[in-house]
Amino acid sequence: MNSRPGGFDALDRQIVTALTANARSSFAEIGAAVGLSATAVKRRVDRLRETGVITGFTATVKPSALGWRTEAYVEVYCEGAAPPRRLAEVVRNHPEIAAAMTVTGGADALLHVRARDVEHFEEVLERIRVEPFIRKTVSCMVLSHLLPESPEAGASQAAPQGAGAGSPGHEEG
Amino acid sequence: MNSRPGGFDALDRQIVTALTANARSSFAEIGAAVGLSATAVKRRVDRLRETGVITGFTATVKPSALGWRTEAYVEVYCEGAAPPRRLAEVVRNHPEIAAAMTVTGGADALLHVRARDVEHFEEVLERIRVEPFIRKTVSCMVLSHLLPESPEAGASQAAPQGAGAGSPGHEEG
DNA sequence: TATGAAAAATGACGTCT
DNA sequence: AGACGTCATTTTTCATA
Repeated sequence: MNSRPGGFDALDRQIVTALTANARSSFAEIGAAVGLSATAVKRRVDRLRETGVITGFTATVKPSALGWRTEAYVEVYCEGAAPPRRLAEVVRNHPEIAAAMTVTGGADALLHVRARDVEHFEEVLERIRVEPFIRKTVSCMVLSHLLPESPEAGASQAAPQGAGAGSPGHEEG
Repeated sequence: MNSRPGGFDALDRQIVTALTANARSSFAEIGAAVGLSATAVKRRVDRLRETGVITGFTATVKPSALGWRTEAYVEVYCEGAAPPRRLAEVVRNHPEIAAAMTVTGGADALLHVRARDVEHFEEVLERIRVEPFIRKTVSCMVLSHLLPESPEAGASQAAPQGAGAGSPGHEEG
């Protein structure tokens, strides 16, 4: 029923660009920029959302303001062949994992982890390494960002909340 | 300029959470959710933007819908000490770089690159490696995602063209 | 917190191709 | 049929108090 599943023309692209730059601009503003009426822009935006091109609108937040000040990338090495299915399941159980993907190279998967602080990160790491099929992990902490940060989810729940859920009772060098 | 301790309370956190979930929700809607009037919410949002907690609003787009189907992480090794300032400058000149940060470990920086296809990625890589202070790069291509993808911007500008529209020139002018 | 004017969003209807 | 534009109505924003 939806015409062409790939019908994505230059106008749509301009609209997406405008909304990516500022998700709160009005349809009239966008229309002025791309040469359409506000109504026409709205119709296209509605369609772009229905067809899944635009998946949502979010505020970009300085994560440190939310109390998430520690970030790392973790290479995961599995025993034998990496079972993506199983890995995906594990990954979903840890809200601190903002992104996870299988990759080429020595490692089987790469995780993007956000935590409140180093202790919290250590706890996440320990939780992950409990999985029997994970042979080893190699972490690389993010020191500073060279580009303005995009959301990358993960911090959506936003509750620094002191040490409540954070401090594990056990530590390890 | 950092969020003053105490200048960011539970209400602010709820507001930020709401805006992260949907950047286009009205102040009244947010107010209903957090227990404030629309006016009060607006004042807080204005302040959150002024203080840099909220850095902007953007549309989240499914990159594959835009025709960006290749993704990789690139470790950058620099000559001598890595000059973050210089690196940041370089990074900003390549729209395909969705994220970039300095990291611990052997590499000096980690880049998150999005490209249309492998050829486009190779071209980006060559562009980056032209920089004299970059000694070597180690890439790791993303094979598949284990979590629903988050925005991570990057596709904001360029035009991938040809996500499947078939015949161009029709549409309108 | 409330009020009211201005701006935006939304839906209906008509035109063009 | 599909896509656009104009207009009317409702909702939201925003500067008053």
